[in-house]
Amino acid sequence: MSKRKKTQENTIIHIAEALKLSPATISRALNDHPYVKAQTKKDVLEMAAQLGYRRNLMASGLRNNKTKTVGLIVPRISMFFHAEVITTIQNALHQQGYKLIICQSSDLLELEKELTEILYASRVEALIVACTLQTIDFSHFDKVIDQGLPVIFYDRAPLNGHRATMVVGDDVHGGYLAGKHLIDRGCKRIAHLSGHLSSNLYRNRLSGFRQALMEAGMELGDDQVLHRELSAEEAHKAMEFFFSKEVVPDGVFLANDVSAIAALQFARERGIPVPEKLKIVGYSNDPRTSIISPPISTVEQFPQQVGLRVVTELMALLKAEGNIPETDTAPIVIPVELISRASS
Amino acid sequence: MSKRKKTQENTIIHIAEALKLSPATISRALNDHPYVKAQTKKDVLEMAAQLGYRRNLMASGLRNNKTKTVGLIVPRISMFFHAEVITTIQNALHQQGYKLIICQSSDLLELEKELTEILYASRVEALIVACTLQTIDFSHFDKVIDQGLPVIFYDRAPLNGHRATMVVGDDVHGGYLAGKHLIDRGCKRIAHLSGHLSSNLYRNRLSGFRQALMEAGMELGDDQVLHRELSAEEAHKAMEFFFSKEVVPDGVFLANDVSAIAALQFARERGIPVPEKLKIVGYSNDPRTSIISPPISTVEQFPQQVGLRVVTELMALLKAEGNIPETDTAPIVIPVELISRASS
DNA sequence: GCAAAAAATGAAAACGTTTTCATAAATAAG
DNA sequence: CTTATTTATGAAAACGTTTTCATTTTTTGC
Repeated sequence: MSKRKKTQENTIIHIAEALKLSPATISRALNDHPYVKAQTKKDVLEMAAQLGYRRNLMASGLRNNKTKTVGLIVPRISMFFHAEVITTIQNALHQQGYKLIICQSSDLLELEKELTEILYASRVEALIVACTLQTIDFSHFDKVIDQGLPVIFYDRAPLNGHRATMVVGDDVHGGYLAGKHLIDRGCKRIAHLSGHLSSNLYRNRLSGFRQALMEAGMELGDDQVLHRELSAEEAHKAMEFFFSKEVVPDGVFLANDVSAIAALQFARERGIPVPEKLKIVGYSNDPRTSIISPPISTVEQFPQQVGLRVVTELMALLKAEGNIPETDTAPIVIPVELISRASS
Repeated sequence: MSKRKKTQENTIIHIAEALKLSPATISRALNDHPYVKAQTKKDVLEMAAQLGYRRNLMASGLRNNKTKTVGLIVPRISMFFHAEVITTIQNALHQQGYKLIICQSSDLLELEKELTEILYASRVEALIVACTLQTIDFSHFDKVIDQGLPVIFYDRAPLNGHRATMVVGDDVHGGYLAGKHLIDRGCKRIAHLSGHLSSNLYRNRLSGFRQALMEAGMELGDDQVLHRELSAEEAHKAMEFFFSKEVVPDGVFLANDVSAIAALQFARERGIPVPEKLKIVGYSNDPRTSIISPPISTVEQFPQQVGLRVVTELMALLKAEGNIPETDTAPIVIPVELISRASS
């Protein structure tokens, strides 16, 4: 390993010396300040390029108290929906000159609290959060909001409104579409595996689903709905429950795709033909739903649109400079669409 | 929206005033400098906590010319293997007080070049790269390495060695395992869908695969190997090609899981029973391989281990402070394992 | 051609931390 | 009890940028 050292950086002062101008003028030129002659700007830009000048973000950040960094807390980035949202957010923020620090809570409340603290301490200028499924109490976010940190929730958001901006999918309509679809396909008895109602996602999906059934004059009995952690194992057990009854369902709406896949596997094991004897609808349009056989109908949530909207809102908040809302605001709702496939 | 402003931050100077000490001592206490009395340290820490002090990273970064930020360029974060690696890297770096900026090249060479420039300009202290499949010329990385920026490649890396550190899976052995496994299962004629040989991944997987066949005294004819972009569409076409021949294969090794899935779907369409008439092995242990029916045998690459090793190497490089290696170094190889499933 | 206004530039302070150098206090050696 | 040594603290400069205020230069209106 050689001892070659990093080349010495050129600063604004070097440009100033080279052009016999003051650092102040250079700074203004680089920031496209109106009070600097067009020719001067041109000279400065040229010289900057020639010297390979890179603005020192630490210096400018220190001066105007900006980190140009946004924090993001997400259950896990490997979930397809989140990966897409994050990608979009990342790209959009980059265009605006912002960096994104991505943290994963692994759906653990305690870790989410800790990460909130850490990101706050890291001086992110805003926080984007898809919270854990156990997050009912939002006081750890209230704390940083009180300190003037803008927070935006997406996907998983506080149930009863919040001062923070929220960008969510239209889960009510998604649930409705799923229900309506199964009814249209001739299902007479539809079961629903939902998550815990502490989450806005599952509460809303259930509510839309229920409405679809009501409109069709169908009952939704207590034994037709289960609330479980939406893992493959739990979904399998839930299916066992539904099929342990006198009257078994001919359609099932699962509140996420992991459990829809598990439901399909359950049907395979039991030799229940899908879609002939059992129709299945999932939620999120996970890529796996399209490669399994039969491919599973599901609800598309348009993650890119969610991401873009989050960034739009974020930029607006950042412009508002620490003026935090006092009152709760209504969530911003992104439309969803049902994707009909062979499972129904 | 109220006009509530951010609360004014406490600085090292406020602590100094509160304790009637100098800012210098406070700084030293906070950095656990040996030349400060234990009692003083304790007082400072307490007062810092009491005042809710947060170190200003821009100020300290400016002073000692550190950003505590690492850049990462990856084809896309939604690929399972990469998502896992990134997660691990992110967590490990966080523990070391480093931030991670994640950028996606979408497997586009031009974008990769641009991102390299941008991250360099953003003053990241190091760069972690899984390059695009078209990256043959590494001069855009050489440029920043020459500037003293440590670069670590993982997974996809320069073919012929490089000054930069490389952490790669044992693709040769992975290919060998896949070939051996198919032979052990009784395959007599095994086809291989590979990517372009410009990538270390596919070159090595092919080489290991070929070795397994050789050891078994089997030929690998030219019409048994195709080099294609490993998308579902191309894989499908490749399978059509293999099955358009007089002698059709009874086993196929696909160099990634996307194409293995496509191969399975091809077999379904043609009514070729898997694994009876055709055995399939993929690569990467994508979660989809385990839910498709039959589940597909594949090669596990242990993304967490790759990620951890990357961070270990990275920290070592950062300690070395811009002393960049003059000579090429051998890649660090992470072992792989074959996962045997019903497709073979 | 001159005053007034506008445009362009410069000087210097400030952001919050770290660190060098100097100095003071405490301890050890004689 | 000195003197030398170690330990602990402080003063001040430095990091590179931005911005306020002051000043100079240019333009405009008459």
